[in-house]
Amino acid sequence: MTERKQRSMKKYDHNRIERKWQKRWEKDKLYRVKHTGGKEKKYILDMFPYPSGEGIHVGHPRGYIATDIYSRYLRMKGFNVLHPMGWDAFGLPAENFAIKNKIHPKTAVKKNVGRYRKQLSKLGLSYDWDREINTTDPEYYKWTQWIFLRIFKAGLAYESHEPINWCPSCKTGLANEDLEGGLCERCGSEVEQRPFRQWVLRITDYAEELLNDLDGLSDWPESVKDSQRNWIGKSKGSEIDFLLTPVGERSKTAPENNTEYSISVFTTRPDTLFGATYLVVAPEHPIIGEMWSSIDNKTAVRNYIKKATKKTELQRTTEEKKKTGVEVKGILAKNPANGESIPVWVADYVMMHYGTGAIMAVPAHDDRDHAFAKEKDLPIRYVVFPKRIDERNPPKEKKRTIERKTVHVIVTDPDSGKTLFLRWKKHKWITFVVGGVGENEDIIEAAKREVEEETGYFDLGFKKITPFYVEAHYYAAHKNENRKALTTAVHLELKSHKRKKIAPEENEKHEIMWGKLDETVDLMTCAELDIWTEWLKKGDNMAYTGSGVLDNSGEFSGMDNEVAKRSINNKVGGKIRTKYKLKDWVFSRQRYWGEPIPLIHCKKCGVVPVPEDELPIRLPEVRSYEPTGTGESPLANITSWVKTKCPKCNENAKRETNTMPQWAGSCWYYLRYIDPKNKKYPVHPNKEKYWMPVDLYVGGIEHATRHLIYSRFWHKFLYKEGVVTTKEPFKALRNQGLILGPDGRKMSKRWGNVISPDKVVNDVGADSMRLYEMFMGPFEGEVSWSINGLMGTRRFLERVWRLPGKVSPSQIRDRDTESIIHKTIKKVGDDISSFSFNTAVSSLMILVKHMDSKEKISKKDLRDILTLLAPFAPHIADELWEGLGQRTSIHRSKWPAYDPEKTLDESTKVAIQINGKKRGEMEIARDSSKEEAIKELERTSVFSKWCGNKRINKIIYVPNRIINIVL
RNA sequence: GCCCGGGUGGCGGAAUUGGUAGACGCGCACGACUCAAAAUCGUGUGGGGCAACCCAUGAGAGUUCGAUUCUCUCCCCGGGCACCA
Repeated sequence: MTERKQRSMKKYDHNRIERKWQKRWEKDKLYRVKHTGGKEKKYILDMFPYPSGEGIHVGHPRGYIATDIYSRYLRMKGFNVLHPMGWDAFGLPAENFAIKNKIHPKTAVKKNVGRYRKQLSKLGLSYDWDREINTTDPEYYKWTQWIFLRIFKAGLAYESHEPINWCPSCKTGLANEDLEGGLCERCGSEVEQRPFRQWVLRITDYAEELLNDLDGLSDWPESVKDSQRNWIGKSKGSEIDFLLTPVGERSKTAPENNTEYSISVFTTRPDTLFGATYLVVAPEHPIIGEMWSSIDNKTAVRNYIKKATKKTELQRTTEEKKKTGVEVKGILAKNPANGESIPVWVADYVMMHYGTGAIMAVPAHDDRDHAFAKEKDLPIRYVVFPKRIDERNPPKEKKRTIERKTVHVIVTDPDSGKTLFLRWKKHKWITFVVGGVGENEDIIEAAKREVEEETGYFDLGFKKITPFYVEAHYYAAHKNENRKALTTAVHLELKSHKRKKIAPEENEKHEIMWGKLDETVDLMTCAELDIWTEWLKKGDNMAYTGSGVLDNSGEFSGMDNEVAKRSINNKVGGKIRTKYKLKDWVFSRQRYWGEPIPLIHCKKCGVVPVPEDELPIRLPEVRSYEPTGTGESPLANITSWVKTKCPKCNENAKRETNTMPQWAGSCWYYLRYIDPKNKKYPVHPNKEKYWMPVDLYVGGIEHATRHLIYSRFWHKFLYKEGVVTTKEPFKALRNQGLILGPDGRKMSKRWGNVISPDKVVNDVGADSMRLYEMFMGPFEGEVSWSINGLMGTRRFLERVWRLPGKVSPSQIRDRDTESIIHKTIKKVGDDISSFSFNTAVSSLMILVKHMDSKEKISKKDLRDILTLLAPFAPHIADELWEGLGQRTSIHRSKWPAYDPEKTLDESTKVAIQINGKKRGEMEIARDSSKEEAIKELERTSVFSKWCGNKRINKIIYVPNRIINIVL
């Protein structure tokens, strides 16, 4: 036996092979990358992990495996690939872990990082470990502080004493983004609003840019961009001033209190101003205090405000949707549009932190105002009316338009649940009972009259009537004129089936039809139908929030509501404003384990930045670092550290003792990988220019609105500062899906379903695991771990392992092998590029199975197969590659080229369809013409069977796919 | 409530974007090897029917010679936001 044959007969010992190659790659520095000219660059980045105490489970490296395959592929395609890894280790989890285990966070992080690195390196990931970074390393956070100073100097960091989200358990302030449904995202505690001193970053200054530039990110998942848009929450509207006048008993007795105030409200619907029937202010609104002396019902107002402000944000938004509020008696507001006096209410459905903290309530056109008005029995006035154009019967130009009042009657039968329709004989229409309303006629009476006239039913009970009309436009052919119908709908109920005789001419026009509403809707001719169905569903509790035509709005009546937005705003002197849901970023934490904020508080000079050459401001070594809960960081107790001199006046001063949030370090780490050891710059400009932007960024979807907004924000700032040359940091983004436990649940200690990669690697090898994780399903989807599935990819590699035994030097490629190899080269390359790893693996399996079915294969065949496999299963590929006598690693070889001609077969199977149904197939030459195909077709038995003596209408031929005979 | 995704065999999933539905893997069944089992290899595998055929991509309609793919209505699942004026 030859040496090679002996080898191939050996068992596939993954442990030996993987250890061997990991060592060799490290020794050869195979994955080190340099900033070299000539080659085109690619920057492939993973979201770096937060090394927790638990180590990783098999779900974590899913993304790392994908980027590794992608990077290896690109290297083989001749790109210069930057593919680094590092650690995000500041922040609460590490600190809480340290407190719990009574060790110093620094020690804990060191230990956890060591464990993570070991676990990851066993997977054969091709990182350039010379570029490893750690956010807790002073050499790294020096530059985090440096960037903060730039932000501070640019006026984008400010101190705030406003109440912020405070987690009583973590004992620190939190940003809005750190909450999950009003709870602390880390520990689940209910968050309180506490007025502690905080540092806040003006991310809202960048709201517009952060929003607009999303449009340019064409290679980001739409869902992530949507979340960010939603989070930024831009809305355009007007700020309109209302005059508040004291009118109550008190103002009569004490006229010195008769001061008028003006209050500004924010609305996106200035077109509905004439429908504003009351005004609502948030419980925290300062106007209450300012006008306190004019208020008649002080006790009620005080009590309400007390109760409302005591509720947490969570209670206010989720506890009960039922709206509460109290009228502020003694004060009236003046509607600037019509001069009408309207009441003022205080209610907690209005939030102080959005808009102006006060709204004009338009119950007719806003769902929330509507609910409140119903609750408190406040007037509802409709001012925007839906407009519909009958598409089947549109108005004609140059015809006169006649306005009519009409009614649509929806009659239901409570016994059968069916609805009454008319089927029109001449036009084949189906409608409700419809008819005109006389000049002075009551609409409900008109409705009853029409039903009786047209159908004979007269024993009718009134259910409800639409509180608004629909303006419908159509052409009335019989009168040769256009109609503008102001239509109201009335809902009547049948009390009995008794009918009167109806006039014969009515009988000629249409017949009665009872049907289920939702089944009949599709057949109906009715321009107003969508409104009526919504109204029937919601009952008369309906605010109309859509567009339409104004009425009851003075000189604006008849105007389109979109046009009216501007006109009414101008009339009342409103200011066009843009509002965002995004809030400024609460950037300080009252905890130990974070980057110290490099500022100094001087009694004389105020807040003074630490001079750049004094960076980094190191975290002091301490024994006790537990949070204080007083709103002060534990650093405040370390007097030796706090005490310093003011850099400006050299007087005694104090250091800022708050630290930065966990997200700070990850805002710019992708820049540091490019130039990790630079002492002069965060990143050298030349290197930044070469490597940025990141070409592909892969990580979990959970970072959609935090890390990815924060880092875009910092990046945009650094762009303005001239530190970076791109407006956006990440060109393409992919999110890996979760890997669930074998039981279909999220992997967690609690369920005991955590699969450790260490064990998998030990049992079946990293190559099998890598292959399996890519094969198990689409990259972005959720999938359960399956041992059997894993064994399937292991069996596949064992099949590959046996292939060298079939290599025969004299063998040349046969035609179908040639074709399948070229097909696979194309497919695997395309699939890696599009992140369709599951189908890439599948095509490799098909190829290997094909080769395995052959008696002998050529050396070149095997070399090609191994090259295609190399990015997925790098260890076994290099081992077999070496076995073929190759001296340099397979990972330095080139990705094979394919010949498009050779990916095609000589003949193809074409399906024969009769009237679109498959009835058989035939094999014909590839790219046969229609004539050739038909000639072949006529010879088939399928043809004679189905088309023997029938007339053929048409033959549709799709080359290489189908031929369809239409009889 | 609003905004995104999704619904395909027993399971994970394919399907050249309107052209032979179910690739590949798991599972299952049968067979080979074995004293036997495991492992391995091979064959089969959407459902119904002896068969010709019929039925099948959440449900219903529509467009089309032809629909998993396009359009409308509805149902269900997952995710994000949520009294944001």
